[in-house]
Amino acid sequence: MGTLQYAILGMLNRDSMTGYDLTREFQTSLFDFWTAKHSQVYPELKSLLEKGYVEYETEISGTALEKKVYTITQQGRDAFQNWEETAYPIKPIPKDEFRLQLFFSDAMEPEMRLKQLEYHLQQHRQRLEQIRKKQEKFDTIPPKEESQFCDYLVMQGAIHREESYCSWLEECINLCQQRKIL
Amino acid sequence: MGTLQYAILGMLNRDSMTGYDLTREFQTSLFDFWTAKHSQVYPELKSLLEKGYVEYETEISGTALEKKVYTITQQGRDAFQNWEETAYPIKPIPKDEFRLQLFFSDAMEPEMRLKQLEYHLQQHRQRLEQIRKKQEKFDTIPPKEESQFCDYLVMQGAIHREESYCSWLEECINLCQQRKIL
DNA sequence: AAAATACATGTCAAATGTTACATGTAAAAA
DNA sequence: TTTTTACATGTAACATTTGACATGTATTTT
Repeated sequence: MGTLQYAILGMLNRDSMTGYDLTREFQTSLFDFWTAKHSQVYPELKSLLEKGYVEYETEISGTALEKKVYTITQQGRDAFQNWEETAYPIKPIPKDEFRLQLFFSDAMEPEMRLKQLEYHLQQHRQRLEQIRKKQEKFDTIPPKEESQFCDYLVMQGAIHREESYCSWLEECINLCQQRKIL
Repeated sequence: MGTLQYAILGMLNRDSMTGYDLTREFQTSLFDFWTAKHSQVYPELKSLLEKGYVEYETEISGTALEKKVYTITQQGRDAFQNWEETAYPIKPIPKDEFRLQLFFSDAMEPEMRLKQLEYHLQQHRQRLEQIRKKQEKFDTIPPKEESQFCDYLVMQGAIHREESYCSWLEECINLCQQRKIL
C-alpha cells in the first residue's frame, strides 16, 4: 500500500472528514513533508473503501450539497498502526534540480553562477520565513499537548532543512566570491 | 522537456558516452541530487536523438559487443545552456515518509517514537559518512579546477543536508527524553 | 443583485519513475 | 575452465503524481 494511503488513514485516525478536508490538510498542516491534490485524494479514498479501511456517511450541506464524511474502521486503524510502528529503510536522496544546475555550472560564466545562487538563496529564505510564521502559533515551546508536540517536531525539521539549505547557499556564494578575487 | 533530459545533456556536454556510462554516472557522481535507472536512460536518449540534441556512433567492443557512443550536437548544447542559465522557481518541498510517521506519532507510545528516531538517526549518520568519504578525494579544498569546484559545492550541499537531518533528529531525541522525565 | 471565492466530488491524459522481463558479450576471479 | 561480475541495450507492466477537464452548490464580498 502506498504512503499516501497511510497519510490519509493518519488524518482520519485523528478525525473523520471529507476528501475536500483531507486535500486542505495536504495543502496546510502536512505541506512541509507531504502533499497531494484532490485528484489523487478521491481515488485513494475509493481504494481504502474497497479495502475496508474506511467507511463514509453522506451529509447534506445547506439544501443540496452532498458531502461524504469518511471515518476510519478498526481494520484501518490496525493497518495504520502497523505502518506507523514499522522502521522503514530511508528513501533515496530527493531530487534537486538546482543542485543539478550547479553541478554543471562549470560550463557557465562565474557571474551567472553567482546570480543563480543568489536567486535561490532568496527563494529559500522566503520559504524559511513562511515556515517560521507557522511556528509562531505555538504558545509554549515545545508544546505540552501530545499531537501539538508532534507538529512542533516536524516543523522544527522543516526549519532545520531550510536553514541548512540557506547556509549552504551562503557558503557557496562566499566561495565563489573568494575565487573571483584570486 | 523534463529535467532528466537536461541531466543527460549536461553529462554529454562534458564528454561523449554510452547509455550504460550515463547510468553509471547517475549511480555515482550525480547520486546525491539526481538518479535514474537504465530503463529510463535509454528511452530518454531515444527522445533526445529524435529532437536532434544528440547523435551516436556505433563502436565494437572486443569482437561483437555493440556500443552506442552518444555525442551532444550544437542544438543540444544550445538547449542545455538555455536550461542551465534559467532561474526556475524552487520545486515543492520533497516528500519524506519518516516525517509523516513522526507527525502522526502522537498515536503511539513515546518509547516507540524514541526507537524510531534513533533508528533514523543511525541511518542518516551512515549516509553522511558515505558522503564524507567521497569528499576525501579532493586534494585541495576547495578545488581550483572549475568542474571539480562544482562537484565540491554540491557535495558540500549533500553534507549540509545530512548534517542538518542528523542534528534535527538529535534535537527531537533530546526533547522526547526531557518530556519523559517531566 | 451580481460576482467572486470557497465548498464539494469526481475523471482522464500525460509525465515520471520503479521493477521485472529479456538477451547477450567481455573480462576477471576462482 | 568455469563461474561470477561488469559491460551493454532494450521493453513492458505498474505505481505515483500533476494538470486539465467537468460539474455543481454555498457563502461572502462588492
